[in-house]
Amino acid sequence: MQITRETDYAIRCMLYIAASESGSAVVGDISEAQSVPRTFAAKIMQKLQRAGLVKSKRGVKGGYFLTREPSEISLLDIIEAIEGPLSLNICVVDKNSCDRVSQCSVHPIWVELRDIFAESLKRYTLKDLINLNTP
Amino acid sequence: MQITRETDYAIRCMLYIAASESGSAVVGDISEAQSVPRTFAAKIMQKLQRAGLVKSKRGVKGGYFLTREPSEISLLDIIEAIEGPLSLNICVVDKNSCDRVSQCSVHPIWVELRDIFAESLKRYTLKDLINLNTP
DNA sequence: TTTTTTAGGATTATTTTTCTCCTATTTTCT
DNA sequence: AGAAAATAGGAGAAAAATAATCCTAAAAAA
Repeated sequence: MQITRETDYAIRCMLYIAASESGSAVVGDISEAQSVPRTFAAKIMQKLQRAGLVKSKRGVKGGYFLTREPSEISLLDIIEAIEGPLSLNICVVDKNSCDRVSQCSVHPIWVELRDIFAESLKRYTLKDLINLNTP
Repeated sequence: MQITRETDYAIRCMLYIAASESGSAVVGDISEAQSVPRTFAAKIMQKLQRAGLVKSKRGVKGGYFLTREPSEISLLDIIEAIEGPLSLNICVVDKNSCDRVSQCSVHPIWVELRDIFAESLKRYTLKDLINLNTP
C-alpha cells in the first residue's frame, strides 16, 4: 500500500524543477539536490517525459522542463506516470489476475476505493507543495 | 500503491469465516474455498491471530473464529494486521528511512493522506462485504 | 493413543524494485 | 568542424520484498 521509492524520487524531481528559478533543470543537478542516484534519476525523467509531464532539450543548455503549470500537475499525475494506472488491488487493473472477479464481493469495493483515493491524490498539486515549503 | 496478494488472501480468509454457518473454519477449508495455497493460508491465519482479529482452537473440531462481529472488523483492520501500520510512503512510518523528513514539503501530505485513506478503509466492514454478496 | 488441527522456525523460489553500464544521438559553443 | 554537454534507450545486475514450502512440535478431541 505504499508508493515505491521510484515514485517518491519522481515527485522530488518534479518538485525541484517546479521550484527552480529558470523552470528547467539538468539531471545532474536534480539528482544531487534530491539525493537520487544519477542514472536512476535519468530513467525516471524519461518515464515522466513519456507520460507527458516534462519535455527535454538535449545538449549544452539542455535539461528538463514542465509541460504544464505546477498548479496543473497533481500527485496522481506523477504516481500514475511512474506506476501506471492507480489501483489498490491488481484485479482492478488486470482482470486476468483473478479468476473470481465476477463473483467476488470485494472487487467492487476496490473499484470504489480507487476512485476515492484518486480524487484525494488529484487534490495536491506541485504548486501546493512548493507553497508549503516557502510560505 | 497496491495491497499485496497476502493481504488480499487475508481478506478472503476472513470473509470466508465471517460468512460460514458455524462462524468458524479450518485452514484446509478456507484454503480450498478461497484458492489460497494451504501453507500460506496457515501463515496468514497466524498473523491475523497475533493481530487479535481471530482466535484458534487446536485439534479435532478446532479451527479459527472471529473475535469480533463482522460489522466490527474493517478492511483497515485486516490490511494493518498483515502489512503493519498503513502509510503511503515509508517516511510516514519510519523516520529513519529519509534524512530529509524535517525539511521535506511532501512529508506532511503523506501524513494527511494516510488519515484520509485510513478513514475510507475503516468504512468497509466484513458485514458490508457479506451483504454485497448475498443481498 | 491416534487423529486432527494449529504454531512457529527455517528455508526456498519468484517477482519486483532499484539501480548500473554502455552506446547512441542531439545540441550548443568555440 | 569539432569538442563538450546533455538526454535516449536497451540490457542487465544487485538487492529487497513477496509468496510461498517444509518440517517438527504442541494441543485437543475421539
